[in-house]
Amino acid sequence: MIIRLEMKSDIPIYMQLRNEIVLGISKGALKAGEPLPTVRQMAEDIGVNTMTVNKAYTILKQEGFIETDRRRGSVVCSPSGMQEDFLEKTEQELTLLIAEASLKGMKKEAFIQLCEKIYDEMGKDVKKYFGTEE
Amino acid sequence: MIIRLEMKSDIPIYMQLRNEIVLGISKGALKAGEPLPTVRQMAEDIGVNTMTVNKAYTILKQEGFIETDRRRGSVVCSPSGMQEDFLEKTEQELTLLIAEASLKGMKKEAFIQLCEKIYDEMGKDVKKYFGTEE
DNA sequence: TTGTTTGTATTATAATATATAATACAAAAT
DNA sequence: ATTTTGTATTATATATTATAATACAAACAA
Repeated sequence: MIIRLEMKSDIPIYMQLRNEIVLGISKGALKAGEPLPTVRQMAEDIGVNTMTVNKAYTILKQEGFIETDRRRGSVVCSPSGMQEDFLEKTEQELTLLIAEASLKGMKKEAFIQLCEKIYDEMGKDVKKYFGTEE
Repeated sequence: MIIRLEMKSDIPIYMQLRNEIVLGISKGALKAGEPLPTVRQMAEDIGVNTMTVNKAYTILKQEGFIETDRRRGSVVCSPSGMQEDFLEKTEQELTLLIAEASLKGMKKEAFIQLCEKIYDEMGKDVKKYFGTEE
């Protein structure tokens, strides 16, 4: 799986890594039950410290995207429903995003069309994660 | 205008303030041409340093949401189209948000319904900003 | 058993980001 | 002249981020 990191970004590396893995799962690069690279391997691959990787993995675990299997390392979690606090966070971030977009003149229809495009491109891959397809 | 700040948040104060002002404009609490509180007044109101407020104002200026009028201080900008880099940023953040939501089982229809709800609640207020209404 | 690999914890260090404090300045108003 | 505006400067303190070098227990493989 390819991890793109922007060292000059104002987003911390551990958060960029966390985001890339979430996107990786959604793109089907990582399926449920599949192991992630070990913290040491990942650290070596992307050229950062092991604790930086561990921080990303810890967040992903806390969010329910991965879990640690002592035998196999870190593996992608089976799908689970959305927790209340996660929904709240999503709604809050979406509200800010829509505020920005609408102030810049983006109409509701255009925004929804963009959402649909993103959802559709993701669709077939997310199905792999859920085991609905293939 | 009411500014809600969470001192324990991992989001820096200046960014929270920037977000609150964007939301404030979208809610119609601030209309185009209307002046914001001065950096000193705002700093006193919310109990932070003037430079922290200045940092938020600087970002908003850079994003084209406000502009500085030497006579009247900082005023809300007239609407302007979306720049390419801003659209890219929006699309990227939206992609991450949709990835998270879809992995948590949120279907496209539910997500779009949420977008519509947020847009509709914002709608009448954003019109004030654009001068389409009232 | 003996090694190895796993995530995790610890300790120390450095660099950067964030926030405050106390001033100061130029520009434009009254 | 004086005030008010955003902005700049300097110094300081704290928090966050990232690295380095180890160490540990748990679970595996030999």
